[in-house]
Amino acid sequence: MVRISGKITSCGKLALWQRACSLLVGATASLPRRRSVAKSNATITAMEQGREWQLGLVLFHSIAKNQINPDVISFTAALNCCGRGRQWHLALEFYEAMLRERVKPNSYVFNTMISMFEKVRKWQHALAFFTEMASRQVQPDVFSFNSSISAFEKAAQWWLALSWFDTMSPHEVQPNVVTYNASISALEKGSQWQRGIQLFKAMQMCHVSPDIVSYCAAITSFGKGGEWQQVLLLHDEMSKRRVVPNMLSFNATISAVDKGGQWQLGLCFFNSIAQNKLQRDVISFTAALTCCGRGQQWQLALHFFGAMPRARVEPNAYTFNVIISMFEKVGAWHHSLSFFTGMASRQIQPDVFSFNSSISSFEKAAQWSLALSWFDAMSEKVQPDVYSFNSTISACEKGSQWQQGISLFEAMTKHKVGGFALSQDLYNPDHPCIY
DNA sequence: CTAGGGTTAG
Repeated sequence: MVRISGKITSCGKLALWQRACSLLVGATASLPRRRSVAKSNATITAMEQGREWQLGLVLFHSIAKNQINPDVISFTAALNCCGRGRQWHLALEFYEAMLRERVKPNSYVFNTMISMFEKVRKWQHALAFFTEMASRQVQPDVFSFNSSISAFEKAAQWWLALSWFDTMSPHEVQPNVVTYNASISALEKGSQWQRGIQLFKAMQMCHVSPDIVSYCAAITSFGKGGEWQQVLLLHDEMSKRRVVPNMLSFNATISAVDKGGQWQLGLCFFNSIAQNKLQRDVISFTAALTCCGRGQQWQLALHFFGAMPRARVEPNAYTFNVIISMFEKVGAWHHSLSFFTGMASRQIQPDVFSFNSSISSFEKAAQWSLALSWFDAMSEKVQPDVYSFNSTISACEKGSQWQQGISLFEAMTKHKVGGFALSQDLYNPDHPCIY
């Protein structure tokens, strides 16, 4: 008799869920119950890893129908399916069902829940499950801490991330490279990049070797601070330590040196992606286009944009936003407009960035009626923010449409848009609309 | 059965 669950598990790792399914179906139904649960669990996981999370859930339900009680591993696998499908409400129901059926949740269950809440950006829920874990006498392990820190990182809750980090030793859990990486990112996202760099240095003192993800986090941190020279030093250090850069680290580098004003250097790093025989993705191109924007190199930007189909890379909303904003900067409003309309023809939904950058470019060119019509179109799709109002009001002012400007201003204060961050124009004592 | 990284304007 072959160990079928092992085979199914390897199918999952290779994302061969169809094969996993047929192995399961092909197996005889006369296996001992314990073995068949293991088999089903392996299949659920295989489906989840093959991104067929719905099928995994279907299989989970079929276990119960075949009078086999799902065990804690079945529930964990099902929870992972929920996580993959971002179905956190459903996951909560599974958790409740599990308690009802007297299946004791273990650390895997809690870690899976915490990780799911990280994915759906619900850090309070992640925290609640971390606490729930303690109340059910399950000791948190390195996965619990790391997943929680990541959940806090996504929400820029750097203080919580650090306090979790500090709680690890009292719990006798050793931080590992993932702990450091998540914490460095949390500090960077919380605008504490210097602290993040301190942690990056501290990990080496604690004999945890930085890997490519650590370097990525450090590069992004230095980028936040505009420290582009330090980014170059990190690249030297990486090659000395034989940490191989990948597409993600190059993408981070392009953006980091660009933020330090070194847009040409950013473009060099963009070129090195292909030189290193690595794939470029939409983020690589978008980062390169951002460099072009900073350097006001719009012809070059059009060249990169034109090169995307050949690299089989589809632009997304970020890509278009960068281009629209670049044309705003160089004062080419008709180009902003044509890229904005280009989004629709590619079924890309314009977001608040797309609208605001377009309105700004119309405002700069005193195209008040375009600005107004964009503002109106925007209001039907996305929530205008303080900048949307400011640019549109400013456009009205430039076009001597002061009545329109005033009514927008009133609408803005009525809806409490942007709190106290009001338009400079409206505070200008020379402004005819208000004074 | 469980954990980490990269892209956008004013």
